[in-house]
Amino acid sequence: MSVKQHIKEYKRELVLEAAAKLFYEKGFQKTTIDDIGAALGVTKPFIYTYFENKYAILEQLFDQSYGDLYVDLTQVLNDKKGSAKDRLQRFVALYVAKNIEYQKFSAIMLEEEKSLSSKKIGDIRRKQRDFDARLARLIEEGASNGEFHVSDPMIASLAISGMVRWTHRWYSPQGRLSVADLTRTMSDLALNLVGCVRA
Amino acid sequence: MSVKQHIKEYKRELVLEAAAKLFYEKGFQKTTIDDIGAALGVTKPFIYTYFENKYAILEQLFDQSYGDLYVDLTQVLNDKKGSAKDRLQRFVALYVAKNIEYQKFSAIMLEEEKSLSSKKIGDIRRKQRDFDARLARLIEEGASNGEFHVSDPMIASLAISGMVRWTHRWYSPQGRLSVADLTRTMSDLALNLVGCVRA
DNA sequence: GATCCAATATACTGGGTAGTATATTTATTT
DNA sequence: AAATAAATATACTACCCAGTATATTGGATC
Repeated sequence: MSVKQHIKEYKRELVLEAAAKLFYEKGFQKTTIDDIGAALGVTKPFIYTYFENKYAILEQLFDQSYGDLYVDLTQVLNDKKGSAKDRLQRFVALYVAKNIEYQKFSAIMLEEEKSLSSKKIGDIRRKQRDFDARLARLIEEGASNGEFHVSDPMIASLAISGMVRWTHRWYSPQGRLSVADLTRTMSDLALNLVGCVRA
Repeated sequence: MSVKQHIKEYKRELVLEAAAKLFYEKGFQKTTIDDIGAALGVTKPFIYTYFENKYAILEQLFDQSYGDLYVDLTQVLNDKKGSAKDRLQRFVALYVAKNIEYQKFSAIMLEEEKSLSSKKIGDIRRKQRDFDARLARLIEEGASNGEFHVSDPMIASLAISGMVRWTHRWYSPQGRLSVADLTRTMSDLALNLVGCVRA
């Protein structure tokens, strides 16, 4: 890739970053293209050279966030090495860490789903369901080999997703807990939740 | 109250109901006053006789939803009768049931918070924190008398809130589970989560 | 340093929507 | 049933903002 292309790519990233910050703070609908421009000391046509329209910015943000948040996680879920307990623990720890690291994006994905096209909403929900189903399978595995004691692995999966995804709403890096504290505590709670026999 | 006043009150309710449905389906910003009117077979000035502006509708919806969802729950939390286990079980069951019963409102409260004034956001968050703290106290009580085994009651409280509040996103009354099934399963999971010694 | 091209700004348009002033219908009172 | 009052519709205004056509600037090439 040429230097010029790199620079173009970089500017595009800057737009995305500024947009994410504003979408997080004020919401997608209340954020104007002028706002995004102002945040970068730039005007509207600048934005429109990198994105076809306002909606395209949001869509790219979702795609990127989904990648950042879920690709590694799915890998952990698919990895068949180790006990179900170890895998669940690792999974939840990573899930929490990612949710905190990408806090802004987690929030946007949660709160701005309705701003997407119905096609995109469908895509996202389908991926989400698939993801939840994989987690359920891991829990089921642990249940069938006696590591976990849980009556409904799917509900347990959704409960864990809920408790993890909620963290972005209350966790503050300035608070009494480090991210490491949080990931440890949350993965312990998840193991409790699935009735894991503890050491 | 006179018949006239009753009717006025009732019409106001109808506006709120139609608005809630639309806010749930399309979001607050994308819903126009004309949309709400059309849903009721009525025009804009009708709406404006009952609400000062669009924002007032949302605000009232939040106030009402908060009441419907949290007043009873706070009572259960404050009730000191019975073991911590029993109280937590009852609490979670009711919390889940309410979240399902008021699904639309739960969703709106979660997704449209940014559409509120910052004053109102502050109010809501304060109440929410208070609520979470009360739940944490119940968990702490159970931990100190040996019913529960949990290292950080506040985090456990937030985890439970998260797993419950997420239900509105995936539970469908048309699915394989009745509300009763769900409340039972979820309250069991919550007891697991706090490390409750089981029978 | 003149020419050209790309990047970005200025200035504009059009559509949509919140809110309102005025007209009309419907109900109430006498 | 005429007069009055209340409820609601029609028709309008004003503003905001996404998106664009045109102008300008600044850097690359000769």
